[in-house]
Amino acid sequence: MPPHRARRIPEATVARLPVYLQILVEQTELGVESISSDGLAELGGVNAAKVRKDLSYLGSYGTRGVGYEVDYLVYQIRRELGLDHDWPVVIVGAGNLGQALAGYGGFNDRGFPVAGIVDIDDAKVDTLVGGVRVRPMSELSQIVASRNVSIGVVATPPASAQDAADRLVKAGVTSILNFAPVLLSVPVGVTVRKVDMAVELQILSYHEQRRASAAAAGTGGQLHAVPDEGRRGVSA
Amino acid sequence: MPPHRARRIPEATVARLPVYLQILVEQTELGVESISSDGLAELGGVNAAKVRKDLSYLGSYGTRGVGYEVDYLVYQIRRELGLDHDWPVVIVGAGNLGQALAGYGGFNDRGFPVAGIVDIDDAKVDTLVGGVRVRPMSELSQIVASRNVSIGVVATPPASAQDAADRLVKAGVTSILNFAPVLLSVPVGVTVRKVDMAVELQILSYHEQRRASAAAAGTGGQLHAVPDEGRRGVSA
DNA sequence: GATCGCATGTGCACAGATTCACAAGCGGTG
DNA sequence: CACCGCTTGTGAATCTGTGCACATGCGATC
Repeated sequence: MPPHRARRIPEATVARLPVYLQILVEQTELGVESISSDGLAELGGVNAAKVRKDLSYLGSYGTRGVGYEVDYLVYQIRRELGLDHDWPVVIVGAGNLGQALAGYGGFNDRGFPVAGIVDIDDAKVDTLVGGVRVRPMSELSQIVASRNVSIGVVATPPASAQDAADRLVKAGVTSILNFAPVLLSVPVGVTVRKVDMAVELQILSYHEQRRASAAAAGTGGQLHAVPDEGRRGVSA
Repeated sequence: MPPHRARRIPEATVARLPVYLQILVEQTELGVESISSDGLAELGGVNAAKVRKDLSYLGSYGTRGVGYEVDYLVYQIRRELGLDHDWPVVIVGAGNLGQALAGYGGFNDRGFPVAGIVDIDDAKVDTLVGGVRVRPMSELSQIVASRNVSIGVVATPPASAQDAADRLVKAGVTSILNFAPVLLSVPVGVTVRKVDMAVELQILSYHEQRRASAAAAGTGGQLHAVPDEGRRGVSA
């Protein structure tokens, strides 16, 4: 077993590691072999101390006076995130969003090949989206079992989302990415993350609204606290 | 001016208000007229005290011993989030994702009509997606100006995302929802939110990974800290 | 091999968010 | 009109995350 397994990494850090990873991979492709916490912070739009603290949870993989070796860091982050192998995903719902997700190369490229896409509507079955043929809902379990899928994506209308989640769980999936604007109820031991685009827009709306009423109130000066860099707005 | 404007609402609360709003609107449709912090907490998957504190930032709109009047709360949250009027959005990029977003009814339904979708690739111009005709990039400014758009959505490949953002800003947009996996650099005063689906999957991967290695290490018992309810997993 | 510059790793103080626990106060009941 | 049950609203304690500031230690240079 590796030196110190089982250290718990703060959620906030876990959420940033993929971002660092992305940047590091890009740097590798640009031929960069070494990077400092400052450099990484700049590219990631965060504070350098935060980068160092985040990376320190993985272990002491930097060299004082020098920086981090990009390749090695990529390897370590990948290992920590469990990205040293692919995680096939199954998509439930072949509507607009499901189709876009299946067709979106970004999944495949980043280690999440689409093992299958299923829909409860037989009219959609057998149509081809993003190189994957839509299968009937009845084949869900079989897809999960045969391709060893542990991550499911819910891309159904809100009303069917809970049903989709139930079927995924029954089929053996233990992590769910939910795009439907509803709270999924799942057994303990199953991880759910929710992405709700309307919520994101509403948060932006709040900031717009605020800006507008501040302007109306005649606030002459700075509309927002000035962040680190010159060019960079509120990241709300 | 209303009683106490200009109170600052914590970001964490702002991110939850849309969720409460969604639930409250559903409850209205079910004919529910009054709801307690407990009830709302249950439906939203959060702690009741948090609900009360969140709502208290809006003002004292509840009735002790009774709860909150659903209609009135909807009205207040809408007002606070700036959802008392529509916010037309413009989408840059008519690829898979852009098309799905344009076709996704959820935007329109929730106060964010698609004012236009533009693409830099002339081959895509004039095709019809989700009832909206794709326009050339050159018309971006005109769309923003004429429809009074302040929110832009970046749905381009990563390499073009910064360019898209620059054009949006130049056209007068002050909030951007970015789906490209890159850090956008924008002037101070422009708000950016990033949604990266691969990042979400990678976070799930981390939890899967953890589960797997915990199991391998022979952890007999509970895999995760038990959350509030029986049925409900890690919400990571 | 001693010295110096530089970037990491971390102790510490601060800020923000969450949760507890309870006083305040509304509405119904006798 | 006094009492009681119930739920809000909020002070205070706690937990989590952030960022500063500096000691630590590596590598290059002389």
